[in-house]
Amino acid sequence: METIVADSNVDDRSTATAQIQIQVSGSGETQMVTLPVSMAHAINSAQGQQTVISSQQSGQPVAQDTAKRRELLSRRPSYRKILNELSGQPDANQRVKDEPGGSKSSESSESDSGGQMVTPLQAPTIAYQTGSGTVTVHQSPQTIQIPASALNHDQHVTSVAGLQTFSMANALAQGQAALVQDSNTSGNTLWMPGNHVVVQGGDSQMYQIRTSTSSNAIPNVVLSGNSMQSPQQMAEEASRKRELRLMKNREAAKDCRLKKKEYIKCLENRVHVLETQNKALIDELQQLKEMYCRDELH
DNA sequence: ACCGACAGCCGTCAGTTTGG
DNA sequence: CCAAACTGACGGCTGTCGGT
Repeated sequence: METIVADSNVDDRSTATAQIQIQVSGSGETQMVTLPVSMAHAINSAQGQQTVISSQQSGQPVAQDTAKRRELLSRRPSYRKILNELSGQPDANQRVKDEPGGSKSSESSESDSGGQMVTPLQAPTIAYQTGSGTVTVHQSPQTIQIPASALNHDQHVTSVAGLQTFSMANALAQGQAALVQDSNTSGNTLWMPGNHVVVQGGDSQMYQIRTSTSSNAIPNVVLSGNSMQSPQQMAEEASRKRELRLMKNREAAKDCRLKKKEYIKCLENRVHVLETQNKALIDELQQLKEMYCRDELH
């Protein structure tokens, strides 16, 4: 069995991938499988083979090799998709729609057959302090939504015509800062500390942030959503947008790494199962051979 | 104790894929 | 088509381990 490292220049040294050629018992058919280098090493050493680390293995020029590699990599479906396919589950995003309280992140467990069983976690609910007490916030997979009805109970809110619900882009713990986004007017986002409440007055396009603990409802910040902005406001807006983007990307990167880990774990399970099956088939073949030899002698 | 190698995790950027 | 989501790549930081 030959092992060719398809990409030795990848992140997280331990997660470098290698392509290994597997011969299917019986049929003689071969298959290329992409595995982490560490796993390829393990398999090869078990087979008494050496792992060949070479990007020039194919004899192609490096640039061409890189382009080809890029093409291969770019065509690979996302870990989410792969895992969904392996586990026979509907698309995670679809599941989110079907199950309002469902969670999409890192919810899988190992299956018994090397596949991946994805078991949904209980959607967390977060107690959020408002001026009138605690509002329970239900966290959807990607956002946290504060029900408008709950906000209406805030005694500080006097004019809430057309009050919308807001989505928070990160998990909100009491006392932490939260990024708040109006789910109905995309792009209007702002930071607020965890002990503040954001409200919006219907058609005024004005946000008000109020302290949740103070009984004297003094707005801390009033942000305007209209288009009359000074250069400084525009710069602040750009900065806010950048912060939002970075924060979302940070979360996405974490999510992606979790998915990658699950994917690798899933492949490791698969390797384990296939090795076991292969061993069983070899044993069976051996027994049949022995039986055949015995019969031949008689 | 110090040093270097290594592994793991994280944030960020840039490019790609996906879903509406 | 476009915005959002996803992911490879890169660099930085930290902890562990073995050698000196």
